[in-house]
Amino acid sequence: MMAVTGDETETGTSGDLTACQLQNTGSSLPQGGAETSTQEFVKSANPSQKREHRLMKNREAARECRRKKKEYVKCLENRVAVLENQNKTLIEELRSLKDIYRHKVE
DNA sequence: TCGCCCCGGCGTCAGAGGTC
DNA sequence: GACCTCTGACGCCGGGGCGA
Repeated sequence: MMAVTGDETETGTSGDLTACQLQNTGSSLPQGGAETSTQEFVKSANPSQKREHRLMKNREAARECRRKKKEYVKCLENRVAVLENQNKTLIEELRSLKDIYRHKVE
């Protein structure tokens, strides 16, 4: 499902910090190119049909937009969890290194 | 049980930004 | 400039939790 696995703790600190980007998934129709049936419909439709069509497209776009946003937030939450784990591990490592250093100095 | 509040999802509108 | 997609903002609705 998501790219963030949640079990990267010590390595790969900079690896996928660019994850969780909101991006176009390519699910929308291409805007250029050959004439689509949609475009043909829009050309021949009356104003109220055009409005219905526009509302329907926007309805679907809003649904998709919300789905992507939820996915993005979930991805961010996963990253937070991963980074918190990394942070804990690093703090622990630092503590033990300090300990070792102190024993050597004494 | 009822009224209230909160939350999540939905549809719609408006506006920004891209493409032709 | 016309048309398109995407997304923030707004209001509405249904469901669940909670106190009276």
